[in-house]
Amino acid sequence: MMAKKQTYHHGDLRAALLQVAADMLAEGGVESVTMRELGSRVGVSRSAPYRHFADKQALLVAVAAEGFDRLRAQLHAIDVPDAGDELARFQQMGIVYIRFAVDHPAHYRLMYGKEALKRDQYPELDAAANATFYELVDIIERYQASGHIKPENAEALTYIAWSTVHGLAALLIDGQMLFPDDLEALAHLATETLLEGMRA
Amino acid sequence: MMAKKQTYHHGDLRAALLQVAADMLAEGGVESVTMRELGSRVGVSRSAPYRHFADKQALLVAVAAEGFDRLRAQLHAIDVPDAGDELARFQQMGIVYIRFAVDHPAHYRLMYGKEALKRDQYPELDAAANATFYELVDIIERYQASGHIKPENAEALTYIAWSTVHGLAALLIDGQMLFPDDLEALAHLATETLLEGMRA
DNA sequence: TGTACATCAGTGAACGCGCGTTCACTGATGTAC
DNA sequence: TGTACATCAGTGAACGCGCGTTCACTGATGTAC
Repeated sequence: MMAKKQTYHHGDLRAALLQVAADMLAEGGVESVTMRELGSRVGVSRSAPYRHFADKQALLVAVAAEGFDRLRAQLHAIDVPDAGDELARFQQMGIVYIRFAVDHPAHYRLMYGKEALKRDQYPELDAAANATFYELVDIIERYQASGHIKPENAEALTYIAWSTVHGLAALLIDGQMLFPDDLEALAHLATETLLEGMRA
Repeated sequence: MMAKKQTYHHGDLRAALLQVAADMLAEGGVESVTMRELGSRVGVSRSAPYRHFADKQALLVAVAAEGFDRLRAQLHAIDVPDAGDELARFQQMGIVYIRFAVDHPAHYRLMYGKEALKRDQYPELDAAANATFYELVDIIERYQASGHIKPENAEALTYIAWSTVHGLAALLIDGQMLFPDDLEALAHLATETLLEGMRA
């Protein structure tokens, strides 16, 4: 373990707080994230976090926003063998999305839970969420633009595809649904089925 | 207002507690449900609820179970003009499900939130949830049995249909998605699209 | 380069609150004889 | 039908806890001259 230099000033406490808060979230859910424990885990006093976040809610909102940023980056980085294969991209989107939720269930719940209802009060969160949703919609629209879908189904496709992927993620992480034997195969079948029915 | 007879014994305190807890849930979300407020709203001492529920978690679990019971009853009561029209029943299922979520968002979140993870500890909740899911699966299987679906798609249909309907409900009540102009039309299109792609 | 000073990022003790829950109790009810 | 008694469903005061947050403070840093 590297010896961190012990300075009175932390250096980048804000980033460290976000990191540790995300760790706590992963370990014990949102209820286990307390400002007191957060401070002490980072090795700082209880009140230090308040130099960087107005209150606990602001911290949670920042953590949620950071989650959206990570998900957006993963969606944006999707690469498919054949760059023009918008169907493959579409399918990959579903897989990436669900993997994110399954890998970070508490973080995902935070992003879509009641903190999300405060988007109008927190422009930072709103922007991060919008950027992520834009990424989703962009992939869906690229598929539409490739001409395989009846134009009158375009809006419905967005609703349905997003709902399906979010619903599957939510049911899996809440333990209501057994993990499918083969997530990739299910994702492929789901997209093919859905798109088959809308084919132009 | 009818004068309730004021007896020392309440009569049916358990039912009253569940009712009022559901009201509080609807008004202020799960965080607004406290044992103290619950007692005083029902007009009873703080400790009285503990005669009927071991602790707060047991109360919340009972409220969640009751939500499943209500949803199951609504699903079971679905009636379609032509009794043999399994497609219509299938579509109506989606609508009933989403309406329930939109009408009782906090209750719905409780049912599918982390309380749900305690199903193994609470047989009553587990039974209520299973009975509801059985109702869903039953409707899906009736459609399958009517012979319109390729048999190898049967399992996937269950996953996808349930995910779509749950995801749409969740995104709507969490304010991430705008309410569609016409929920019925969307439900019809979604089911038709999905089923079209699986048609035998 | 050295010094005075403003500013910033921490400290740590404490406050106050609301909560879930307990406990000894008391009033009401049902039942055996 | 009346009475003794066990049982049950309430009371209300109190406990203790963990939490978010505040506040006066102090050490470190950067900057003007």
